[in-house]
Amino acid sequence: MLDIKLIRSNPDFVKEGMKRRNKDMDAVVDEILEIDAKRRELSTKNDGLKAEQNLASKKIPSMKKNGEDTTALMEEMKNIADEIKKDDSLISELETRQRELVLMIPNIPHQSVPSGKDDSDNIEARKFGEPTVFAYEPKAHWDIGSDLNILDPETAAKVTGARFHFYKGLGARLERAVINFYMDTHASRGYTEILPPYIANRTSMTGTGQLPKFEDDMFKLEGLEYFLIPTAEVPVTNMHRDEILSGKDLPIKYCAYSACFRAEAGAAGRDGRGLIRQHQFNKVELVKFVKPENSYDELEKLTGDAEYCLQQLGLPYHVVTLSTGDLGFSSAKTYDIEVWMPSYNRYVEISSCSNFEDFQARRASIRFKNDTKDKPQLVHTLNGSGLAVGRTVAAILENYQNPDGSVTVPKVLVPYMCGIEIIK
RNA sequence: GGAGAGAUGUCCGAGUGGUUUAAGGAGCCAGUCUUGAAAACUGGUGAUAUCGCAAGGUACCGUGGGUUCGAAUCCCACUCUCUCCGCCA
Repeated sequence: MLDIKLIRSNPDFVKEGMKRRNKDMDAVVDEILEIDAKRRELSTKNDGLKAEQNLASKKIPSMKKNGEDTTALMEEMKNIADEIKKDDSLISELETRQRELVLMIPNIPHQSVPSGKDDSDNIEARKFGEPTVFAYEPKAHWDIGSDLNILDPETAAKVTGARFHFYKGLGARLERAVINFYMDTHASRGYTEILPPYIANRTSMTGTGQLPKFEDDMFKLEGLEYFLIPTAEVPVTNMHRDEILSGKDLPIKYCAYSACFRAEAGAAGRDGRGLIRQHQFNKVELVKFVKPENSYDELEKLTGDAEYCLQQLGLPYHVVTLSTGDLGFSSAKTYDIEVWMPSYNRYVEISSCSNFEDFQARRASIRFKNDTKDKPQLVHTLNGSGLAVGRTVAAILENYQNPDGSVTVPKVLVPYMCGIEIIK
């Protein structure tokens, strides 16, 4: 959510920011300004009436004590009370509408974000390793998975439906090994380990920006205002919702493993096979709460922390800076880390690291004070996958496959695989 | 799932329709005293949002409604916490 004061004082800057995202929101901004002016005028008037009412409430008891007649005053106050009630409901209507409109406006891209129309304008920031070269036609991970009998989407389709997987045997162990490797790595590098609830309420989902806009992409629990989380970002960021943190505790850094649930509405047919696009997948998420002046340094560090895991695994990847046309709704700047996927013959997103600046913090009211005497100010929030686990397993199976159909376990994972070095 | 109790400022806690502009205490800040500290004493101090150049106004006693000239207080609904019972990994 953008600051209403920014919209009020610098509407052109907001409009320009939206145009960089290829969105014309001039009409929305103008309507917000109009409603805001009306709302404030009405509110000032109504506050005056309330002041009058409060004064009368103080006078009436002493008048009664002195035996004076209060019926005239009470009659007058009744009218004022009616007017206050009318104004209050009008004001709250305006507030609701204003908030609705403000929530429609995405974050303003940071000036360092390249302008562009879509993902084709993303810019490669750096590259690690080279695409894996095979002397033979490499197999896709879903074929490897079925040949080794470690991935079983067919049974999952029977038990649940499309876009679910059973992992079996060493496949299940590999998934678990990756989770543990990621969590141990981040925990040993300064992140506090979190295991969050997988269900969040509507307020939390709104706080991090999944709602109201993306309700169709979420799984909602029947008859409840509860949602399956699409990412651990939701519960972990909301841990500090409506809190005022102490400046000396910042930056706060969490790493959280969770299963993630996405309805993938509108993705029919895309990435139909394998582990790339599932309704339920595992992910380790990194979340940071930082002071505004550090947030862009922290974004570089967070991206680096996610990259470190891929380096340890020896998987080729590159990092791209998302252009304004590909930037997520709440983000001011995002790096995507993409891992080399031989079956796709291209890099595939395995992490998305974003600085939301104060956009989420304002929605969720997450603030800090350096000193108890200071005015609280909004923190900046960041998060990034560290990393997507299912896609990691897919990348391992494909990049580490051998001509005989077996898969070599990356060295760092061998201890997590109880010493197993090859899956065959 | 059943029964009961509760939610008040940074914390504890009083308050069941109008001298409550939320008592009192703790904490915090300043001062007195002291070689210094503690203690004691004196004074100050809720947090936040919003409107205003300012003075100041308004809102906020779990949340949302309602009654009333006036609600922390009465009514309705909801959420959460605690205790006991039942069930359960």
